[in-house]
Amino acid sequence: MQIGEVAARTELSLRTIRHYEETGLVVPSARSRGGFRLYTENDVARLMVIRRMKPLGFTLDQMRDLLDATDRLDADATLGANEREALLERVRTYQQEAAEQVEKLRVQLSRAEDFEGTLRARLERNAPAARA
Amino acid sequence: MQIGEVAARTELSLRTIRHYEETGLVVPSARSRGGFRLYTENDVARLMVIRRMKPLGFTLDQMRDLLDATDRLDADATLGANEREALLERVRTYQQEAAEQVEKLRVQLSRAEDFEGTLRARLERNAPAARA
DNA sequence: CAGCAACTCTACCCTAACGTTAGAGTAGAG
DNA sequence: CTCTACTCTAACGTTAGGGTAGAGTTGCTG
Repeated sequence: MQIGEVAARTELSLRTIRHYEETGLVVPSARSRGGFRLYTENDVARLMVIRRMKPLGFTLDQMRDLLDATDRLDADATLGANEREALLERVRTYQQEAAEQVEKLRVQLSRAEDFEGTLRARLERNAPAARA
Repeated sequence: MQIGEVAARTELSLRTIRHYEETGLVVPSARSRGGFRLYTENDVARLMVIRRMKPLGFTLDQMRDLLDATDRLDADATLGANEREALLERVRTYQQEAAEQVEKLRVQLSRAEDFEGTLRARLERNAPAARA
């Protein structure tokens, strides 16, 4: 399918999808004779995975690296044991970083809640009818 | 106090603090004869407020705008009633945006937790004997 | 077939919020 | 005065795209 439909289905912008190709994150499986990008269901699935990863704050490079590792683990058949272990180690590293990111998000959320509460308190204190 | 101590206390980088001056967000109250930035406790407090605002995803311009509004509300004495109401309205708008952003952060956190769990599950499933 | 609307292409410049040097000056203890 | 730690300005780099221009492509319709 063409890029427009992909954008609609993934809720990503055309620019974003093209950018993901520029950085090698999701390269369309084919091009039309005229040069239009053509995506498969598989490509779309990959974009969806990326969309779910975005909140974790990984860079595009890191996502590419991680996707590459899991892809190769899934195409497991011909992998040597130590190659497999190396890939798993990479995934482990990302898993740990993800856990750290989750912690950061928790801190951020509590700071944000705190700030929102402060603002609300100020508004209540300064409310037109209830000036103390 | 000098910028280094401010950085230590706020956990912001020197560059960030200088950047906040460049954009007029927090201008140091004084400079030494030699040109070093000198910050007061008040300046530090302002930086702390900003740090809490950061997760809310406001731009520096918006933060400056909001801080400006609350500052003027705090120096309340000479404010006309409609000017005061206009300022409060501005704060109200930001408070609503903050509340929305808090919601988004909650969603992001739960997605992040979810993804981290998925990665962990994969590792456990693929673990040779390395699982402790 | 030509015409047309809708879609897509590449190329390039722009942005926010800093990071990262480089090279030079300042503070203040000894 | 010297030394070390700290700080200064200036300016280019980065990330993840946004926006625009000008040109080409697709597929339908008459």
